[in-house]
Amino acid sequence: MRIASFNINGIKARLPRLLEWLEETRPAVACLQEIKTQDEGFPAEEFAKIGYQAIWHGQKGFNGVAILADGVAPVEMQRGLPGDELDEQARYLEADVSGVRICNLYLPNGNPQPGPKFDYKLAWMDRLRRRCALHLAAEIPTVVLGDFNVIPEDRDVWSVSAMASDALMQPASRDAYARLLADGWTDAIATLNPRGGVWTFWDYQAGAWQRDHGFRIDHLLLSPDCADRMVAAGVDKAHRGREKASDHAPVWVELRI
DNA sequence: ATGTCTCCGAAACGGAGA
Repeated sequence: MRIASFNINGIKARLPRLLEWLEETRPAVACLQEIKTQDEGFPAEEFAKIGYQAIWHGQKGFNGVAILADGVAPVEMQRGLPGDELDEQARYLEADVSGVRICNLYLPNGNPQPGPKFDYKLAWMDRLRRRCALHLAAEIPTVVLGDFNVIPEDRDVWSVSAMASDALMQPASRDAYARLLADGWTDAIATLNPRGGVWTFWDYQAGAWQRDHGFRIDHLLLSPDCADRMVAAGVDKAHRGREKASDHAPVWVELRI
């Protein structure tokens, strides 16, 4: 069972590339971030035509997440991250698919830091940790995945100095990510690539893709039972190099059923 | 290299966000 995550940077602009990726790689579950559309604009029929059922949580212009499943309907368990009634940003969607709890997230970027956006990011990470801890306590087979906007370690970025002041690799961001992992989650790609050097994002600017100036911010976290069932994990890097590509590449993990 | 891409509103571009 392959479970994937893809920050598509606009579902309207990306639809042909997204459908192409789904048909070529055929993940059982595909979690999308930055759909950047209201609920009414979500192209559910286009996915139905190729056999995927979907749930989505949209927002005008920004953010927005969706969960697609091959041949089955995702059973929605949570819409929006709990813990702040005033937070209206569409960044979290949770569903059960074939006995696995899928927690799809688009974590706040947090730039510029310091500032209110960075404070929001750290508060959001605290709320995420609390939500995820419920699943661990209940021993629900769970995958927490998406665009975390956190570069976990120096080995996860092409240049530490170039990114030193960025919210994505501040000590506070990294500490919050490390605390989450320490609760019992396994970072799939990090576990299989302990020496680092794996990127999931390349900026559109300054020839970052051509120079391989990237970093790893899209993550797949596995509960203990899912970690035991991990067969492989990786990045669909070639899709970043296509025409009209997203600035992120898809990431995926394969679990033994 | 203030470099690029996507969205929106009202517009044939500029601002915001990343």
